[in-house]
Amino acid sequence: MSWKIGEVLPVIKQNVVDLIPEEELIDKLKRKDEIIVKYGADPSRPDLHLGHYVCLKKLRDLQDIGFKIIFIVGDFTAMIGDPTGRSKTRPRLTEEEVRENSKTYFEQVFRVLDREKTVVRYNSEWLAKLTAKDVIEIASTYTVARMLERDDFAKRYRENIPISIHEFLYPIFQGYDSYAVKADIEVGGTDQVFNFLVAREIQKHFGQEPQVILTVPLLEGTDGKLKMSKSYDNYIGLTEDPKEIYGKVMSIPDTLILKYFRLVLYYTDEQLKKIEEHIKNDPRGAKAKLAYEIVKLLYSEKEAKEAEEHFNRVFRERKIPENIPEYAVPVEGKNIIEIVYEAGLVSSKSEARRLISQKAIKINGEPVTNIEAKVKPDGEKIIKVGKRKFLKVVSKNGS
RNA sequence: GGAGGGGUACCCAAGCGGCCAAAGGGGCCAGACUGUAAAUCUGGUGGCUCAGCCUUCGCAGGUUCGAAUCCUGCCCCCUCCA
Repeated sequence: MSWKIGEVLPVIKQNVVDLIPEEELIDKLKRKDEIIVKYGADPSRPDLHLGHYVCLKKLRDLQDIGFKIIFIVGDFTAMIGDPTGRSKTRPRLTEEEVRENSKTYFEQVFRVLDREKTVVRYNSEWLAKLTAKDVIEIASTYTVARMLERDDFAKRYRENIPISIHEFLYPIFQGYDSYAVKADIEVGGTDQVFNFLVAREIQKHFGQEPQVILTVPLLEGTDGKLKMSKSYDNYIGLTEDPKEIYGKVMSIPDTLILKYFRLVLYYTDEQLKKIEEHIKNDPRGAKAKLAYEIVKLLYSEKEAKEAEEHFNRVFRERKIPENIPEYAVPVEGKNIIEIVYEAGLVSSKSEARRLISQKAIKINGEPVTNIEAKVKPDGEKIIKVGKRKFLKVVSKNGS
């Protein structure tokens, strides 16, 4: 196979921040029939979100060009915990946790990648076999001073926040992964540049041609400030309920709308111009379109429509949604606090009391004022907690 | 190994014998408002059989009528010296 550089390069470079160094990539394309692309995933967080999607989409592009994608599950390195961007040492995972987490992983990954064309490897395959002697050799390729160039390490060191020795091993082992799979290209978020550069050193140390680094932008989460991450609780999960996805997209700040269109939906510059115009005239409408398109991307047109209708109904028109979970109450009635607590709408009974005092719990639109209030399953009764939680009261014996 | 500083709620951080379920900020939740789960304003934010009670200030003991605050031991972190 030979590559038509003029055709392939623009695809590779779309939505990419760094391509280091581009000349090496062109050189590889000229010389090599098989281009190996490495992507490493940390199974400590099995729920993938839109931030991962940006990366996976890039991998899919490369896969479609004909590059070979090697998907590395960092089951071994997960026991260290990636210190990237962290202000404190991560808790290390046990082997069982890692195994458990990787299970749910692929179902999500292969919504984007072609399962048939993706090679999956676990880095314990080679890392677990290393001897202490091997580790010393690998570790000797990098110095403490260079490790401390990494801005998160530098920051922690400057601020007297602990850094464990094993955290220095993370970039090194990740680099060794690149050597183990003979990576030509490694793809990841911009926060991975340091690790990817270490990999180049390690490959060179072992006499291998260094990989080319390709980074995609980090997507800010729903808070609009921090990168999307489960630990910041600002993420939109790929397998979340369509209604949740739609709602979460609607909650991003307006300033992020355009970026989402570009990075998640891959809109062209021309299309983006139109969106820009749309945002100016009707920001809410532009965001609604974004939410719709993202649900459509992850599910289908049908779910997107349903999610949109649900959102408009519940939040714009303030009506009750169509499908509400039911809760059975005995005919003699039951205390309102117990109902919302047992139905899982609040995390404690104290919280329920607080919400009642804030007029946040309503029955058929009427705020509950009495803590002692009993709810009987007569007639149509809908309990609403806050803005988005609903419960339909039904009789315990079924009626 | 020596000397000093420190561990407080989801996070940061005050408090240093009773008025401490613990200031302040962030986050989160709610109410009002609206363009929406945006922005802004206001309130709330350990639990419970809730005018009271129970559990929480690194862990385990102790002093005291009373401890986040004082004492002892242990664990952990940081700085400087070696």
